[in-house]
Amino acid sequence: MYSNRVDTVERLIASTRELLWERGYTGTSPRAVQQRSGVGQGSMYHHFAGKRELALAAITRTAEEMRVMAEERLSLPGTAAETVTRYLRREREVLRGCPVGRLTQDPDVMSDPVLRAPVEETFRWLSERLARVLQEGLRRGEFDAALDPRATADALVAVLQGGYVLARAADSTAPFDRALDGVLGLLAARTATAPPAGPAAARTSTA
Amino acid sequence: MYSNRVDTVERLIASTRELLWERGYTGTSPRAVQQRSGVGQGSMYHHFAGKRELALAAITRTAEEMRVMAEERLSLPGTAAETVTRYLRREREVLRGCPVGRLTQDPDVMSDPVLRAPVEETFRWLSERLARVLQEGLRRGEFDAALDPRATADALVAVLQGGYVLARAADSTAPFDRALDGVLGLLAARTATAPPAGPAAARTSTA
DNA sequence: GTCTATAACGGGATAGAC
DNA sequence: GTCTATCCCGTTATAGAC
Repeated sequence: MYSNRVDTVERLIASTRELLWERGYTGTSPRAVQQRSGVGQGSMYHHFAGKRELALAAITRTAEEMRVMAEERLSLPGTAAETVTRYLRREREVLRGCPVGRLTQDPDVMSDPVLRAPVEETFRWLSERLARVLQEGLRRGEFDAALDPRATADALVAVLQGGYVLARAADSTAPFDRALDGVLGLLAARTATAPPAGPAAARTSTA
Repeated sequence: MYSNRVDTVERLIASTRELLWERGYTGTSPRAVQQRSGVGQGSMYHHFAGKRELALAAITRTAEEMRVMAEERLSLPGTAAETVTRYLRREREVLRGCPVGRLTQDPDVMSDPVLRAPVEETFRWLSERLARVLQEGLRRGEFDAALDPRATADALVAVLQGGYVLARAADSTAPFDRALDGVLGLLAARTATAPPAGPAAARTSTA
């Protein structure tokens, strides 16, 4: 049956994605993929030329899913600050880290233009997408006009990726959550709707 | 001679540190360490029980150095914003990533309490150290009183770690630099000495 | 399509000679 | 202290039978 073939291929891809996420490219062996998927050796090599092709399918799929999930949150109505907050605070398996960002640490992935491409594209897309959200907010007067949408977008993506690192180092989601609180707190101080009651504002009003 | 023994051990540690940085724990073999260091097999196993002990020495050394380098920047005089900026913008080999943060992605390191400890401690120390710098700034009235030192400190560390990820994904230091510009821009808007000329301030002054 | 056999090679170490 | 030999196992396939 045709569906059996699809199932086999899908199981291989799913297992490879998991292993790539957990152990990276170097730490993932074809044998481990076979065992986790329950697909035999001959079958695996029938459907995929080898480890590289398997990884390519897995990485491509993971990158696609990531973009879909991000776009779902980023295209909802709301102010830019709300949209950005909704995206950053979405459900995440923090201690597992980011399945795309993880690949960044794999020299064998990054040195291969084909394997690398989906990783590069994912972050480029996300950075630009967030910058557009901020740019729109800026246009609607939601932020202090001095805010740099591109730099701020990159800072937000970086906090996310770095938050995973801190969480894994501490074996706790706490630093991840605090890091998000941190940037979002800083961002809130630049929104027009929630002016900070700081020394700057105080001095200005009493001038 | 005694110095020969020290040299051999030092060369092994140095090579292991490089390989751990480039390829991670899983991707680093004792054989590769021997080749890079020019130390023979028997010699290596005479000085270190195995891969794990070698890695422990390397990781410990890297963590120590990292703290020393951070403290050098963080203990210099200046406002909190200046100090934080000095630390974030110090010379870095951005595309190589962070040698400590990298280990966070290695399941064999993170699942071993002994190997993991230096990683955990380094980030805990850095986070607390930066929080203290911000706290001091706050006490001196350099920031809007609503700023959360701990959350902001974690956000700063996260931007650094995430900046490396973005840089490696893009194979360019540009996103790293932009991410730093981004957070520092946000932070600057909360300093008392450089009030933002945004809508919030404008509305307050014309009220 | 899937299975088993085989193979060249590297990983990670131990043993004992020198 | 350092060297070479040896070992067992996993990696990453390929070959050919079924």
